[in-house]
Amino acid sequence: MATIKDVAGAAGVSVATVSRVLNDNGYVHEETRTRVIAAMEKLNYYPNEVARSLYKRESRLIGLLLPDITNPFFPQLARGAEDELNREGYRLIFGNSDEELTKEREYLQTFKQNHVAGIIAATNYPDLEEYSGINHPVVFLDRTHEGAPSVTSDGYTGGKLAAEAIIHGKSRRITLLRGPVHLPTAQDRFHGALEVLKHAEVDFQVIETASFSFKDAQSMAKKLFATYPETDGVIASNDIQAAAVLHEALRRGKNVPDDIQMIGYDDIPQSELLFPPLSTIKQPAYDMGKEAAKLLLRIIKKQPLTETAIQMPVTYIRRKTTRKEDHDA
Amino acid sequence: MATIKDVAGAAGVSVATVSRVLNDNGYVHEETRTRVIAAMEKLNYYPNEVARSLYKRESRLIGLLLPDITNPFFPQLARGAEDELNREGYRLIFGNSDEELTKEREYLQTFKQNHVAGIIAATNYPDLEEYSGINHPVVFLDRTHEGAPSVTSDGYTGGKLAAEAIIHGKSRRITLLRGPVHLPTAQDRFHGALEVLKHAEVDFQVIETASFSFKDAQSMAKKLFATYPETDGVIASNDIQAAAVLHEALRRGKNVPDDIQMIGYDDIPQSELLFPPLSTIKQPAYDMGKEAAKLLLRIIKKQPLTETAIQMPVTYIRRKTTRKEDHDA
DNA sequence: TTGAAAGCGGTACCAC
DNA sequence: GTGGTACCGCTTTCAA
Repeated sequence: MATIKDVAGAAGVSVATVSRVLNDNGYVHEETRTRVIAAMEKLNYYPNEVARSLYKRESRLIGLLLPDITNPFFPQLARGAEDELNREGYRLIFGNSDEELTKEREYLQTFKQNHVAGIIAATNYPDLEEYSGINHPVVFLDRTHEGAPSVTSDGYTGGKLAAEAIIHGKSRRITLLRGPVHLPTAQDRFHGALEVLKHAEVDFQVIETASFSFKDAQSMAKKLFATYPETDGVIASNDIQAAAVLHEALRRGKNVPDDIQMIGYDDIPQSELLFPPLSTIKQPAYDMGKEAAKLLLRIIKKQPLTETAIQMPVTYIRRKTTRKEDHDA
Repeated sequence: MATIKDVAGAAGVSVATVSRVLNDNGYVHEETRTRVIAAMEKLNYYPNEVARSLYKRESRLIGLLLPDITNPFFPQLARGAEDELNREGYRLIFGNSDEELTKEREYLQTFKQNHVAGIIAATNYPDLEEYSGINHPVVFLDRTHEGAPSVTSDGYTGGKLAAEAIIHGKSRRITLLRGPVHLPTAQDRFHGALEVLKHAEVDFQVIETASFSFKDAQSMAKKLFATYPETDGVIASNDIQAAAVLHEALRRGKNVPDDIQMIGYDDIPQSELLFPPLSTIKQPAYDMGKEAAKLLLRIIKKQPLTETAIQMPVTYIRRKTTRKEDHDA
């Protein structure tokens, strides 16, 4: 691996000059520049990022903290962030926290130790002192924290849209699944849906659900139909849950959406693979990742910020598990 | 951020001594050690990884190159690798190549510039000179390259298992989907299945498929049923494809698996969410990632290698799109 | 058992 | 325009 010294030697100049052409700052004679560039190419030189980071006290690395990349909602977020960051030459150090405090702390620690330029955190612990006491820019993703920069989507409206879709499709005995109580995102959509149901002329009941895992959702679905066999509409807390409910409904020989409607939340890529394809509320995951990256980049470059808490719109995706909107309703 | 100098000052020793207790090498008096440790704690000191990497010419970072984290097969691989690497204190720099040469080169470049300790590459271009001319350890994942270290799964056997499952379930007019010709993994399973079909007393035909995308798979599925309406068994090249075929079959009012069987490949997490749950050949993705990490770690530590091209077993997962094996067959 | 000092590969200030 | 050099924070000889 050639170093800046090798290049300087080959070009017959000092390292300072090489550094100048490298960073394109300061004066350097056109002819010298040519010689230096030739030397760089001949030696196949590229600068050592580690040395750079040491001096600058800042690397071209961004820390990305996710709960679990294995959860189908997150790859999109990651992709969106990565694509945007790459355009500016930043790379990702990436970690899954599993929502465990210890892991989260460990990752934050290594992010700092590697002098990341910034952090994007989809965390459940935004109030950790590690965040407040940090001197790296942080953007929260899919979570908010007081005045801190963040990118989220409008869960309350999303919940309302979901409930409205089910009601317009004329379900009259609706089951609303409340997601994990400790997840603000789940509670936002829950409250949005609740609000609509309360003011509609329908029967409805709420089922508490502890987790988003498919396994738990499966047993929950069984219980749902056992307890409320007359349910003709289900508002799920996310798409995985909706899939489990869909499963159980089909297994029981129900016709979807004629006998029972259901709607998910998130619009993970798999939702359209289900049969029938799942109606759902789409969070623009890829764009959320992208926006978070953009926001972070602006903060890193100390550009003026117009808005610091970005909320993205959600949309109702009607596929085949809800009935056509009935305008006479 | 406290530096080693601050600690040295606070403990009344030189930086050399602090370094010694930090790395637990060389002689240091028990009492001195205690003093130094106390100082580190008081100052909340943790070493600057960048400075370390510069001197050592090696960081605690591992480059992970994936085609696309958004493809549901890869998050598992990533997770497996990460979990294993973490146990040894390594972190991941992570990039999606989209199977584009340029992106792949760019990532490899930054991996080197950041002095990664090693690279795990799920690449389609293992013969790139960037790999042969590299002085970082590389483990290929889901791909092989001559004698290079790699972790794959046994695709040929997988293909055979898939075909056998369909045949044992008594399909007699089988359609075999050939995956993208440029993907060795897809061709392995294809040839395995082909081998079995050739020696069985069944009718079968092959359909070429250009990509793994759901959209392409959808139109392919329509064509399949239009061209071969009498097909009573489909061997897909992966689960996404199988999902598309399943969709189309159900849309046409076919009963699965009574009228037609189908089997996928990979066992992505979503396959059991389908209705009916998809029978498939499982690649142990998480374990493959884990093995790749283990292998890489061994290479990094210059430990003796027993095997350098690890092939993991695949298994037939019978769910509801294949019929019970018929032992009279 | 400890410290001084030379690097690791860059950047940027200051002189010339 | 260009070069000399101190410095980023750490590790590792070498000498004491």
